[in-house]
Amino acid sequence: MPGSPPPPAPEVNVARKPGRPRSEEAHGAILDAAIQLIREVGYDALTMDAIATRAGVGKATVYRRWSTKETLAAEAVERIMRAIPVPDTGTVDGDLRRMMRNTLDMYRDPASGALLSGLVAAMARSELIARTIRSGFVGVRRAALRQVLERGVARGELRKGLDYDLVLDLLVGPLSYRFLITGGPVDERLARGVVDAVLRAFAPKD
Amino acid sequence: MPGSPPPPAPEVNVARKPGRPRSEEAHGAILDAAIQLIREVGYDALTMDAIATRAGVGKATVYRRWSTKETLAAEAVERIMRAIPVPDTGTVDGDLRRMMRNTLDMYRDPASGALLSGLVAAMARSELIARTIRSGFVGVRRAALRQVLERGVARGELRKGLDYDLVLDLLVGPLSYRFLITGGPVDERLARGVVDAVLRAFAPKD
Amino acid sequence: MPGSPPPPAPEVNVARKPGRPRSEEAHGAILDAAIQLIREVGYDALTMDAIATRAGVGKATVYRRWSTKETLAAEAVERIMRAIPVPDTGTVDGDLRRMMRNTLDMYRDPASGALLSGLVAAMARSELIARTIRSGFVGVRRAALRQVLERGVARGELRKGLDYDLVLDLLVGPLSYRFLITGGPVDERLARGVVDAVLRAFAPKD
Amino acid sequence: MPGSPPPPAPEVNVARKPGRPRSEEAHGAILDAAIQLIREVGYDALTMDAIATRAGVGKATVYRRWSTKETLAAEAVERIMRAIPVPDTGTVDGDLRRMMRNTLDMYRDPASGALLSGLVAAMARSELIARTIRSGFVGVRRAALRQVLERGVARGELRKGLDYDLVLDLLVGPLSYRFLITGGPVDERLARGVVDAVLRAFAPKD
DNA sequence: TCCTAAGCGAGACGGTACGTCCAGTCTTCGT
DNA sequence: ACGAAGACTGGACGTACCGTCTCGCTTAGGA
Repeated sequence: MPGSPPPPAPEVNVARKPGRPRSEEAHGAILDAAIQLIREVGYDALTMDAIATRAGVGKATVYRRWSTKETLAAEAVERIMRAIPVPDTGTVDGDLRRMMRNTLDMYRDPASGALLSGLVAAMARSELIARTIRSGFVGVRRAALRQVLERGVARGELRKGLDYDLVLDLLVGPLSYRFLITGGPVDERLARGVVDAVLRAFAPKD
Repeated sequence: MPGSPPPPAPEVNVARKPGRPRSEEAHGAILDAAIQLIREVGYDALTMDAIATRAGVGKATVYRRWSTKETLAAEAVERIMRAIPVPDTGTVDGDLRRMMRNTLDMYRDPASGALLSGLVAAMARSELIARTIRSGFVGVRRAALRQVLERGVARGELRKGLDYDLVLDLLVGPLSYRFLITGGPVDERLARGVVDAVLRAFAPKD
Repeated sequence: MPGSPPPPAPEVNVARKPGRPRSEEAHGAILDAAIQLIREVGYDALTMDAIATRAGVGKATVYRRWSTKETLAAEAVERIMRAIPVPDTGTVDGDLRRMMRNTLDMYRDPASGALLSGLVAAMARSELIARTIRSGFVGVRRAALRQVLERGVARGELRKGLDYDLVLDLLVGPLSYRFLITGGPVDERLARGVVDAVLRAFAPKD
Repeated sequence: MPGSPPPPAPEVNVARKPGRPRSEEAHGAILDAAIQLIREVGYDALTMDAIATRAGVGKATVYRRWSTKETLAAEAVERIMRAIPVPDTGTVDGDLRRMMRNTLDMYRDPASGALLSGLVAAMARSELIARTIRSGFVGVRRAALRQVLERGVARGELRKGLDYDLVLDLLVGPLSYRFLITGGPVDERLARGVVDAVLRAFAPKD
C-alpha cells in the first residue's frame, strides 16, 4: 500500500533471549506481598521466605529479580509512593496548605503510616534503600514543593534569594519529626502553624 | 531534667529480696560493651553473643536484664546522651545558637550519629523503645529548649502565647529530617538559618 | 477371575515429592561424624554443633533428619553393626563358639564398646531407640543364633522342644551383663563356659 | 577458771542452734528428692535445680554434700537398694527359685524398674556411678547368690570347682538382658528355665 | 516436532544468631 | 557458721532466617 509506513519490526533489534521469559505475574505478586508484609509485620520481621510464600513463588524466583532483601524492600516501598500533584491555587499560602494537607493525610493513614515507620528503619540500616527513597519518594515531593516556592518568589510573595533547602526542611521537618521522634500530634494545627511561620519568616523584606 | 531531687526515701518499705543481688558491675560492663560494639560494627551487626563475650558475662546475665537486643540498645544509647546544659547567654538568639551547635555536634559525631540511626529503626519497631527514648534523651532536650524559649518570652524577645511545641519542632525538626531522611548537610548554615527564621517568625508582634 | 489386572504396583503411584531431595552425602557425612565423635569424646560430650561442624553441614540439616541426639546416635550405631555371618562348621558347638567369639570381639573393640554403653543409656530413655536397636542390631544377631540352634536340634545335638528365647538369653545375657553391669572380664573363658553350660543343659535327653 | 562450774549454757544440749537444725534433715530431703526425680523424669532430665527446689534447699547446700550430679545420683540410687535376705530353704533349687522371684519382683515393680533403667543409663555415662552400683547393690546380690551356691556345692547338689562368676552371670544375665535389651517378658517361665538349665549344667558329675 | 535454554514452585543446603536452660560457683541476707 | 535464695560464667540446645543450590516441571524460540 502506498504511503504506508514500513513494517514496524519493532523487535528487530531487541535480541530475544532464549528460554522461558520471566513471569510478570510473579514479579508483581512478589512486590505486592512485600508491601503487605512490611505493613503487617514491619521491616525487621520481614522475611524472604514469607514474601515468597505469600506470593506463591519460589525463593529463587525472588532472588532472580532482587539480589537482597534490601533491594526488594526499597523497590516495594518506592512503588506505592509515586506521583504527587503540584497544586496551583494562585497563592503560595494556598498551595502550601494543600500540599501540607496531602502530607498530613499520608502520615495519618494507618496504611502508609506504618509503612513510613518501616521505611525509616530500613533507611537507617541500608544506604541503598536510603538513596532509593531519597531520589524517589522524597525527591519527588521536594521538587513539587520547590516549584511552589519558586512560583511564590516569582509572584513576590516570598523574598528573593531563598535558601530553598532550608525552607523545604522547615516545612517538612517538623511533621516528620513529630511522627518519628516525639510521637506528638501530626494535625492541621501543626501544618497551619508551620506554614504561617515560614511565610512570616520569609515574607519579602519590604 | 537532670539533678531531680531524690524521692522521699521509698527504701524504707522496700522488702529486701533474698538471694544474690544483680551485679551492677556486670550491668555496666554490658552497657559499655553494647555501646562499643554499636560504634565498631553498627547496629545491625550487633550480636548478643558478642556483647556478652566483650562484657565478660554469660548470655543469661544479659537476657536477665534486657529481654531483647532493642531494649538493650535503647538503654545503651540513653546512657551516653543524658545531661544537657541549659545555656544562659542573656539572649534567646545566643542561647538557641549554642543549643543548636550542641545538637549539631551530636549528629556529626560518628559515634552518636550511628547510634541515632539505629535508634530510630528501633523506635519504629518498638513502642517501648520509643517511649524510653522520648521520655529520656528527647524529653530532656525539649525541656531545656523550652526553658530557653520561656526566658525569651519573659524578656520580650519572643511574642507572648507561643505554641511551644510548634516552635520546638520548627527548631529541631529540620535537623533530624536532614539527618534521617534527605541525607543533606547538617551544618552551621542550617542551624543558623533555622534559628533566624524562627526568631523572625515569632518576634514580638510590635 | 482370569485376566485380572496385575497387582497395583505400588511404585507407580509413588508421588515424587517436590523440592530438592535430601542429600545422601550429607546424611552419610553426619552419621560418620557422629560415630567418629562418639569414639573420640564419648557419648556424653557429644554435641550436635560438633557433629554438624565435623560433617561440614549446617545444624538444621542434622535436625531435619534426626530430631534428637539419641535418634542420631542410635542410627549411627546401627550403621556399623549390621551384617553378621551365620557360621556353619557342622556342629552346634563349633557354630556357637564362632558366634560367641564374634560377639566378644564387638564388646572388646573400644570403638563399638563405647557405643554400646551409650546405646543402652539411650534405650533406657527412649522407647523409639529401644525399638530401633531391638529390631536391627539385636534382632539380626538373635535370628542368626536361632538358626544355629535349629540346625543343632535337627542334627540331634540339642534336645527337641527347645525354648529358643530362653537358650538365646542364656547364651547372650551373661556377656552383656558382665559388660554393662558387673564390669567383669568379657573373655574366652566366659564364652566357653557359657557355651559348655548351655550344651550340657540342653543336650538330648538320652 | 579451775574449779568453777561450767557456764550455764542453757541451750547447750537442748539441740538446735538457729540456722543449723536442718542439716541432717536437708541431707535426707535431697536424697529423697533425687530419687523421686530420677523415677519421674529419668536420669537425663534430672537437674540439680529441680532437686534443690524439690528438697526445699539451696543449691549450695546440695553441692556442699555432693560435688557433682553423678555422686549424688549414685548415692541416691544406692540408698534404696540395700539389703537382700539370703534364703535358706534347704536346697539349692529352692533357694535359687526364691532369689529369682525376688529379682523378678524388682524388675516388674514399676517403681524400681524405672529406676533401674535410669541407673543403667547413669552407669554407662559415669564410671563413678558404675563402681558405686557394682560394689553396692550388685555386689550385695551377687554375694548372697554366691552363698547359696556355695552351700549347694557343700551339700553335693552342685559340682565341685564351680566357676562362681560364670554361674552367677548365667543366672542373672538373662533376666537383665531381657529387661534392658530385648524387652522380652521377665517372668516366672524365664526364671524357672534359667534355674533348671543351670542346675542341669552344673549338677555333680556323678 | 523436537531441542535447548531459561524460567517455574518447592524445599534442602551451609552458616550464623537467636533466646533458653543447666552445671557448678559465688554472693547476699537472715537465723 | 550455716541456711535458702538466686545471680554468676560458660556452653549446648533446638529454631529461624539468609542467600544459594538442586530437584522435576513448564514455556518459549529455533531447528
